[in-house]
Amino acid sequence: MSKLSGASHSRSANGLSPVPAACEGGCRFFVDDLSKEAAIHHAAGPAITYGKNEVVYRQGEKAAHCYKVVEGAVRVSRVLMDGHRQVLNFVLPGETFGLELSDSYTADAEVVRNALLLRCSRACIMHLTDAETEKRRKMMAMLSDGMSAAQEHVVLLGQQSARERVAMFLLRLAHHARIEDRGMIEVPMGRQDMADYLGLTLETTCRTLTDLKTRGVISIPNRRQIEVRSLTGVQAAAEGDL
Amino acid sequence: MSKLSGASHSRSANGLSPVPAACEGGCRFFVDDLSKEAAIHHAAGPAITYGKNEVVYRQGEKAAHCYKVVEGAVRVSRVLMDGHRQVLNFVLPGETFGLELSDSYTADAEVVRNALLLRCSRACIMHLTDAETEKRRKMMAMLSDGMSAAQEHVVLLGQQSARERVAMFLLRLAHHARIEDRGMIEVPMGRQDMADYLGLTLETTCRTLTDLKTRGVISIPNRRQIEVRSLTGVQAAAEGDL
DNA sequence: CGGCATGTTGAAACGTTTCAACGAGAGTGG
DNA sequence: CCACTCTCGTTGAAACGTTTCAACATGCCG
Repeated sequence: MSKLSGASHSRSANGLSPVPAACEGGCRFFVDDLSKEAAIHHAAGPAITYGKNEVVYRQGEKAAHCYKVVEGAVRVSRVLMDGHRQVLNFVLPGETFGLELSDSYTADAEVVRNALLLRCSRACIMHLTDAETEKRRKMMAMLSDGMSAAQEHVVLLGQQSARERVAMFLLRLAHHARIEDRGMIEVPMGRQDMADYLGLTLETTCRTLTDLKTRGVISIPNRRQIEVRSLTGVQAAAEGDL
Repeated sequence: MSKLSGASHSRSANGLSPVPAACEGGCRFFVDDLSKEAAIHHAAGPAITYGKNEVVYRQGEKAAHCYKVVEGAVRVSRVLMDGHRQVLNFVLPGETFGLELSDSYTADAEVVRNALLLRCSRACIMHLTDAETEKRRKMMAMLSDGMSAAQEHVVLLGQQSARERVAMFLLRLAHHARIEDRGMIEVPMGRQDMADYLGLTLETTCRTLTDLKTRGVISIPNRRQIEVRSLTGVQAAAEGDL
């Protein structure tokens, strides 16, 4: 269940001399607008398709590429010696991961369900960020985004109750789904994944979801969908009011 | 209780044209070796002295500078609406903070006890990183370090028990104090600070410290010092064995 | 239609928090 | 220099929330 499809290379290089192979054509990695990206790469770009639970890279491997999610979701996690797992991030469409400056990856990255990823080699990143101010700025912005995400996560884990954690998580998904007041969230990851991200057990996560359902702020038609019935309600839960 | 002493500016600029005022002389901000730094800046460099609990910047303020700790310790934290505080990081000598790419700071930074800080304006950082590849690389490495620190913190908060958290914290301090097997740790921050960093209450932190003392892996001569009697023991505690 | 992974619920055990009281140390003024 | 005070740290006991273990439900795939 794994293949690196559609990795068609070689295109007209720009003027600059030794451009690494993995992302010619100016490396669309730095392009912001995702809809464009999706369109382009569905065609024949250097996008890669991954299947459910497929491993993108493992902790300790040489950090050769970084990635942008076009479709699907990726789980960045670390496994402790005692077997516990902490999910560091769920990477949703438009977001990047694997942008490490250390020589090897510091966490595992696996696809949650199915995903289409954009890939750019480290060498290419380095080349481009050395040459082009604009892309350099963008890359720093990416690093910076990753940083603030991690800090939010720290606050979540350090200070929030189970209900607040789950609600905040839903809020993030709702935001990504552009929900204003009410609407359906597609939940790509399973309960165990959610739990590992939130620093809770599977059971607590589940119970908390049920609790929010009982309070009427959400409904759960099936395991992969959660309907937000009142975004305000979820926000209240996330802030400890309720 | 607050002043920005020793902010003596203006020195011979290098050849490059519009170098912002705050860090001439090539901006020693990117120099790694701290002992040199300490020596230089004790003299008359652009180092700034801060007193106990003095605020370096506040969340939301325009992000004008970033900092490197030469002496002392800085607490980077965020306060939630419910009054709880999460310490995101304790910045020890040789480490940097405030290196944000967003327009305003995303957290508060306060000095724990007394500190000597090196400061570099954002404009200067930008100028230098646009101009010099070497410094650019270094800056990315700094961002990257901050990132991995935050991720370690996430794992700590998401998966570890009180004893593991406290032990890991001690381990970090011990590492910084270059303790191999046994030795004294100077603890710059108070118990409440530790607790807020570890996502525990003050009481639990305290009890856990006592517990480690009872088990003989540390001793606590006074509130600002902790003696590591067996680094292996602390490591064991940090990993859940014990 | 099994069979297996995933999700849900219940009850008891556990660890952390909370509230409350008490100690110890540092700084200040008599 | 000592006593006072105030902050900070330590300890105790009960309350609370989360985890654990166990059973059961649901849905998906062969």
